[in-house]
Amino acid sequence: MDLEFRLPDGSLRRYPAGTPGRDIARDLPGASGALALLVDGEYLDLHSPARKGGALRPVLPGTEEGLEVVRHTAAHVMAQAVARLFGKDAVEFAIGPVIDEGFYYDFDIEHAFTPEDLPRIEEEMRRIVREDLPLSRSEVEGKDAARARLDASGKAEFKKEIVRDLPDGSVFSFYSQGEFTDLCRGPHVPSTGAVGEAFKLLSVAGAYWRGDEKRKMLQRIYATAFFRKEELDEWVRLKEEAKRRDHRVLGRELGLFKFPEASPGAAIWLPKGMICWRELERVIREKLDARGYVEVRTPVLLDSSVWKVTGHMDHYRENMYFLEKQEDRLFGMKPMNCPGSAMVFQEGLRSYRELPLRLAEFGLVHRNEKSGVLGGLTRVRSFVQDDAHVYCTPEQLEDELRDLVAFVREIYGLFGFADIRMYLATRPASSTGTDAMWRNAEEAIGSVLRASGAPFVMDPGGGAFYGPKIDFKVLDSIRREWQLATIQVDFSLPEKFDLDYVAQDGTRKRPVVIHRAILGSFERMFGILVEHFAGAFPLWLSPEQVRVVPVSEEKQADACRAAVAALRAAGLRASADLGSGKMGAKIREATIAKVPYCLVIGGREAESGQVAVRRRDGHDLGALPLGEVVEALRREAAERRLEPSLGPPPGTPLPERKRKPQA
RNA sequence: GCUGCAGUAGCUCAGCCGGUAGAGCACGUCCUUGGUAAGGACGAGGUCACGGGUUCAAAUCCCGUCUGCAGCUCCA
Repeated sequence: MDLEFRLPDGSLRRYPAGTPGRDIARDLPGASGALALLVDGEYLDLHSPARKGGALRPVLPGTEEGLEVVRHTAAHVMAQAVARLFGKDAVEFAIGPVIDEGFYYDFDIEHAFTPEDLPRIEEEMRRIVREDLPLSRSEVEGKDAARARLDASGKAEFKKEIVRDLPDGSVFSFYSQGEFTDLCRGPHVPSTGAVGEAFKLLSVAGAYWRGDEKRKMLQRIYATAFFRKEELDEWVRLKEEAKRRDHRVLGRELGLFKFPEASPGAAIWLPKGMICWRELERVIREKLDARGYVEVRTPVLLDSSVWKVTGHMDHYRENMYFLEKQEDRLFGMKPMNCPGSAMVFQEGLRSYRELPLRLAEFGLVHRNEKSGVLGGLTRVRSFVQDDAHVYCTPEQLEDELRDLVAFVREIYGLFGFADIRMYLATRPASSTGTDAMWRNAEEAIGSVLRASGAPFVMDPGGGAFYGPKIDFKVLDSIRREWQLATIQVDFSLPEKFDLDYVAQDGTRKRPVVIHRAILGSFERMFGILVEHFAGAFPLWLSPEQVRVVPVSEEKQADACRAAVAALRAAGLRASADLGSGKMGAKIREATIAKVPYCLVIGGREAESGQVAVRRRDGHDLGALPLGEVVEALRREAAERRLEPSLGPPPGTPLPERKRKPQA
C-alpha cells in the first residue's frame, strides 16, 4: 500500500508503507542535513518506517523541532556515558525525556551522583559525540517480545513497567548507538555526532519513579543542549540573570523582608518592605472602591464545626493548623476566607436589591504546606490574600465573571504584565457538590472565557474541591510564568451555609458565590514583583523615592533639607544624606539601594534653586528647577507610571565614559 | 513529607588531615569638605544553627534535631 505525502510546495509524493524516513528524506528537496521529518506534525525520524502519509517537511538543524530531537538523543548519550563510567550493570534506566529547557534522565543507581560527577559524565558524552556513533532502530511486536528483548539486555524493571502499561499489540522500538540500547519511541538524530557539543549537565536531583511519592526515588540528572555554543552561553546568561533577581537575595539586600528561622514559611516585613505592601494595598483599595466592593475583616480562628460545614475537615485537613483543644472546643486557623465571608452574608435578611454583594477582605490565612515546598515569598504558610467573595444571582454570574476578568487585567497592567494566560480548571477527584452544580459552573466560566476573545487553556481536574476556577498566569520581564489570580465559582458554599436572599417574587433564593484573589497573595505577588523589576521598582512602589545628596554637606545642608521638605509636601518619600563622606560614595549607596532619583545639590544649585537630577540607571540629567522636578515626580508617582518621566527612555545607553555597573 | 547538599561576624566567604576563630564589605568614632558608583586611620562585633557522642582536646569526626538550597510531589 502506498502512502501519499504532501510537500510544503504542494506537490505530492508516494512511497510504499514502511519506507524508512532516511529514504524519504534523501529525495526531499531542501532536506539535506535533516535531523528528522515531520508528517502531519508528528515526528518521523530517519530510522523509522513511514506508517502514514500527510503533510511532509524536514526537521532542520537550528529549528525548535530539531532541537527537541537533538535533546532527546543527548539524553541517550548521557545515559550511555553513565553506563560506561559506572558500569552497565550498576545502573538501571528509567526515562529520559525532553523538557522545556533541556532534558533529563532518571537513573536507579547505588552510587549517589555528586556535582563532581557531572564534568566526568560530560567528558564521556563528548567522547561519544566525537565517536559519531550511528543510531539504529529495531522494532518488535507485542509485549512479550518487548519483555524478552529487555530481559536479554539485563535488569530493566522500569522499562518493563512502561511496556506493561502500553496497549497490547503495540510495536515497541529500540534505539541503539554503539554498545548502548534503549527502549524508546524516538525520534532521534542520525548519529551521535549530530548532538554536537553545545550541551551542559546542570544538576542532580531526586525524582520519584512516575512522580509518585510512594514509589522508588531515582536520581535525575538535568541537562540542556543547543545547536550552537553561543545559544548555550546565552541560555546560561539568562539563568544567571534570573539568579541575580532572586527575591530572597534582593529582599535582604534592600532591607524589604526576612525569614525568621523560628517560623518557617512566614516572612518578617521590614519597614521598607511594608511601604511596598501599603502601596499595593492602597491601589487595590482604590480599585475596589471604584468597582463597588465593600471591605470586611473576619476571624483567623474558627471552631472546627465551621470547617465541618465547609468540607475543609474532609478535604483540606492536612493543610490546616488546629489549636490544642481548650474548654472542649477545637479551633482551626483559616486557610481560606470564605466561611467568614459567608457569615457576613448571613448578617440580616438579604434582598435581591443588594446583589451582587461584593465583599472584599485582606484576609490572613495559614496553610500547613509540606516543609519541602516552602521557598521565599512565593510559597509560604502564612499569607494575606487580596480576597473577595461576590454573591450574586445565577443570572448575574456571567456579568460578574466578565467584570472580574477585566479587573484582573487592569491590576496586572499596573505592573506591566502584558502576557496574561488563562486556564479553566475543572472538577478534581476529591470534591463536594452535585454533578449539575459543577456542570453549570464550568459552563458559565467557559462561556465568559470564550466571549472574552482571549485564548485560554483547559486544566482538567485542576479545580478547587468546591468549584471550578479560572487561573491566571503571567509572564514576567524575563519571561518566566507565574500563577497569580484565581477566580472560582462556588455553588456549594451557599448550600452549606444555607445562604439565601428574598427574590423579586418574595421567595427565598440561593445566591451563587465567586471567590477571587487578584494579587493572589501579597507575599507571592511581592516576591514576583521584586524579581520582575529586579528590585528597581517603579517610582510609586519604591520604598525610598528620592535621595538628596549635597556636594558639600556643611555648605548645602539647609538647601538639602528644604528640597526634602518640598518633596515630602508633594507626598514623595524623600530623605537627605547629610552624613560625612564624599558625594560619589553617597550616590553609589543610593544607586545600590535602587532609589529611583538622586538629587544632587552643590553651590551652583543651592544658589539658583535648582537640583541636579541623577537616575538610578546612571543617567545624569543636569540641573533643573526644584519646583519642576517635584511636580514631575509627584505626577509620575501619582499616575503609577512604570517608566521615569525625566530624562531619556530607560535602556538608553549611557555616554561613553560612564559605563559602570548600574542598578 | 521524600532524595541530595549546606549552616562560621549584619552580608559574602576562608579556616584542608582535630590543638578553643580570620578576611573583604557593612557598622561606629575621628580626620577629610568633596561635582555624579567606593578618601583615610582606628575600633567594636562570633556559645562556629541546636542537642548529644568520640577524644586529653571538636568549628573541624560521628549521631539526632532545626533551618535553608536544588529537585520530586503539591499549591495563592
